Amino acid sequence: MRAVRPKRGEGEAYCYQQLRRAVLEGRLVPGQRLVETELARMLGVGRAAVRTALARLEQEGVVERSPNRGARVRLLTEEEAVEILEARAALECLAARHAALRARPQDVRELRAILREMAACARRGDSLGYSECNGRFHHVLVRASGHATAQRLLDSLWAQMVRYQYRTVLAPGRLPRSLEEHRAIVDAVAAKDPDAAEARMRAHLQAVLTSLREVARRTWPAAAP
Amino acid sequence: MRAVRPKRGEGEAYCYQQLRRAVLEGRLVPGQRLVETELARMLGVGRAAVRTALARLEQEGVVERSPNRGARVRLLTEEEAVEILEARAALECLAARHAALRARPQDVRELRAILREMAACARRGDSLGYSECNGRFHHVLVRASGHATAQRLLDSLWAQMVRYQYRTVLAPGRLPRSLEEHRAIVDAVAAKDPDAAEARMRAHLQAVLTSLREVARRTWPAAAP
DNA sequence: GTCAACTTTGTTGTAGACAATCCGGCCCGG
DNA sequence: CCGGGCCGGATTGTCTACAACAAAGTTGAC
Repeated sequence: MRAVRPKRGEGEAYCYQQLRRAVLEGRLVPGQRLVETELARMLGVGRAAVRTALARLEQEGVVERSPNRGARVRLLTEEEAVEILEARAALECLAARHAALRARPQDVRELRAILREMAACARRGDSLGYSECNGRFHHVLVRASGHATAQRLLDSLWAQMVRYQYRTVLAPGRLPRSLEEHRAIVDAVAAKDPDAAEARMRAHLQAVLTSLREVARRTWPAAAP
Repeated sequence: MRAVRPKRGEGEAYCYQQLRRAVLEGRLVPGQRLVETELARMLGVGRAAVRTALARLEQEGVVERSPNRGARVRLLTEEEAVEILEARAALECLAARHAALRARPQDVRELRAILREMAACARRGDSLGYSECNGRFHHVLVRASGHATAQRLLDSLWAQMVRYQYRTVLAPGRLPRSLEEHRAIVDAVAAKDPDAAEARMRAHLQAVLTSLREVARRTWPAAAP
């Protein structure tokens, strides 16, 4: 599972990253118990490092902990997923605006490269690959914005959302439109037009949100406590 | 400093809240070193509890830690303060929209009560009291929105901003206009008009942002590394 | 006098041990 | 058959001790 035992002073950060990745990649599924001793043994570190890492993940919203009862991977209700997507939308609009103002040519090139990859995935019907590109796209765009605060918040929101990400993209017929929306955003950024970038990002995430609500309504016709 | 020693299982949460409050109330100033042993003795808990609390505060952006060198209260540059305010604006607009849709009558009453307090502070020139009310106002509004995700993110942003909050409100001549902006927001919420609520919140925070930039430019004519 | 290497001091990072607490199964009376 | 109390295993919360490390101070040679 691990390559080398982390050096002194890196144990906690190592645990944090490994656990985070494990959740993002679906190796730790929502609801799953996270036993400190077990994780410590797996990662080759002490319980203290695991403990503080879990505390950070809790603060980030990836993990849930209750006193004396340990930690589990947080399980989202549909409402929470919608909320997170709404917050993401608000922040990514901000990021898109800044990206239009501050993106360097190489950022735009990278975005266009990802667009080409997305198009290729779309052609061969590879939804999973498309979803992965989609993640990279948004990540690169936010990074290009140079807005460290938005990036930090969005990273944490993204980490909570992954499980739902796949569903939304799989909504039937949305794939080509999604691709077009992404292209429009890049064009606005390349044209250094902050208003258009923000507006198009808003439109895009609005569509994703609608799609998520649709899929959710279809999946759980009348659930959510 | 403390009332009772926290019971088993509450140590970490207790530390977290106490340290957070200490930073928010200015008893721990930015840049100040946070020595684990010392805090543990002060709070009457073990070092482990302090340690995990510091990890959470780091994740929240309130403190900074570097390996083997301990933690300090995070010190913001002007640019970071602007970024945080921008993120706050994006999220509070979302919250204002939701508040307009979901606020209960008692929430509106509470907001109007705070408005009256603010007006009183403004009349007697009590900037500090006004600033405190301002904080309560935004907190209550966000709570009324029922948007747990936005609330969580905004709480953390707020915790990072406090040191700058006072300055912005002290900008000369802004106090009456600020009051009017708040009143306009409450009116929109009371009228259940989400578009107006969002727009007015945006206008308000835009004004605050401009004011912050102005004050910052005046204070450090050409600083910020 | 200056600079480098060494020592000292204070603090953090980690390991191990132990008690408190929770969860499950179990027994027993109704 | 069912509910309440009791016990055992598992897991967490906390404490103590100690090694690793950083920063400041000290020594000594040039």
